[in-house]
Amino acid sequence: MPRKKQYDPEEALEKAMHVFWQNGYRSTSLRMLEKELGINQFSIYSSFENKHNLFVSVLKRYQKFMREGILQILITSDGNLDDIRKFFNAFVNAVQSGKTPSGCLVANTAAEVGASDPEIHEALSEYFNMMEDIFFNLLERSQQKGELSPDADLHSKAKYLVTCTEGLSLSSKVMDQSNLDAFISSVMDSLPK
Amino acid sequence: MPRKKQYDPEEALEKAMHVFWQNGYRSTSLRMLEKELGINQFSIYSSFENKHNLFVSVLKRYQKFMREGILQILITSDGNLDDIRKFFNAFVNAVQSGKTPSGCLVANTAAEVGASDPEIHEALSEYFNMMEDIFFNLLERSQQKGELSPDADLHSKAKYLVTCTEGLSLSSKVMDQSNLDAFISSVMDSLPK
DNA sequence: TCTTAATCTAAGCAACTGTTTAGAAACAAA
DNA sequence: TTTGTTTCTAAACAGTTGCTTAGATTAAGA
Repeated sequence: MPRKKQYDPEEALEKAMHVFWQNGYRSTSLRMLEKELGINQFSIYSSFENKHNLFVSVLKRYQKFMREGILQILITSDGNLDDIRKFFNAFVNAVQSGKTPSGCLVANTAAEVGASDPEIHEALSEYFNMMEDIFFNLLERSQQKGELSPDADLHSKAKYLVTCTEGLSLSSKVMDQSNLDAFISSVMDSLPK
Repeated sequence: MPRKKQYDPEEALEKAMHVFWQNGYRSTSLRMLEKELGINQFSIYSSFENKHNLFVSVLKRYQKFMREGILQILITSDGNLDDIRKFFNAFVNAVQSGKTPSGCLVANTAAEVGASDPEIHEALSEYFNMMEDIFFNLLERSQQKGELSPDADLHSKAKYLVTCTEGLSLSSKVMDQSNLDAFISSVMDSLPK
């Protein structure tokens, strides 16, 4: 009986992700979303309830987007520590080339919203945990290979690398390439060989 | 002949800094500023021209505020590397205790505005340079004392510490204390003794 | 006391904010 | 073809945005 949707909610969500990514949570308006998604505000509300809910969904979608994208460098690594450098370089390159000039959506949201919104904070926390797991698994493989010192505290180092990644997201927007290279080299040197 | 100002522009600027710090650039409205500074919008405009100019002035004021505040731990250090840890801990503590829950205004602005606004970007860049100088001077003193390895690349390490500080500002809003301690310890371990 | 220039208050501007609503349009079972 | 349910369009809602303006107020020199 009912009328069929003229759009794919999953597609709409991915488009919304890019709009929020570019403009931030508060500065993204429903008129912008309406235009960019090509669907009416009413439809946005009927699919996602409200702006806040839509954004929480976007954060989860972003996590998937990253896991299936640039993070594959780390996820599929066989434990070669240089893959961490490759990841950092790919990240910086994506920002500075203009491909993803806004850096990391999670870093931006942490700066903008932080802990002031519990649901958003929870989504950020989940992303951080995912990143920590990814780094931890890589470091563990590296340790098994013997490339990384056997007495290294992998959990501690994984947390360390998460914050380094977020710092890199910020700095990529301010520093130039050579300064970022200095940072990346220092991080690589800091891993206990 | 002319009427005297009923407010001190310098005082108003410092109040404005705190409003922007808490709410971010775009989410701070002139009505909020009017209320918090206790002066009329007209007066804000006659003293600072417009919101954008006011914010650029605020960023410069923030730099001074930090230099005369928490950064004194680094500036007055005699080269003891543990002062870096003290600074990181003081920073994290200020965020998590609710004293400055918004972390670093420059980090937040880098995330929000980044390179999209040349004048703001310039102010962020200046702040980064100041931070780099402060770290460099401390490392240099440390090297002279013999605490830091004589063949360490101080410029590179100073840049590294700047990005670590910005990463810490973000992570303090998402991670809990123990995770942040792991980060700080890793950073301290990474300095070439 | 008058003049002159800057400051103040308070209202107003058009554009935009998130959200809602009334009514038309589309689908498929009856 | 009618019916019932959902989706669509497009307008409207009240509140907020950055910024401007008209007119009253304050100061000190002439």
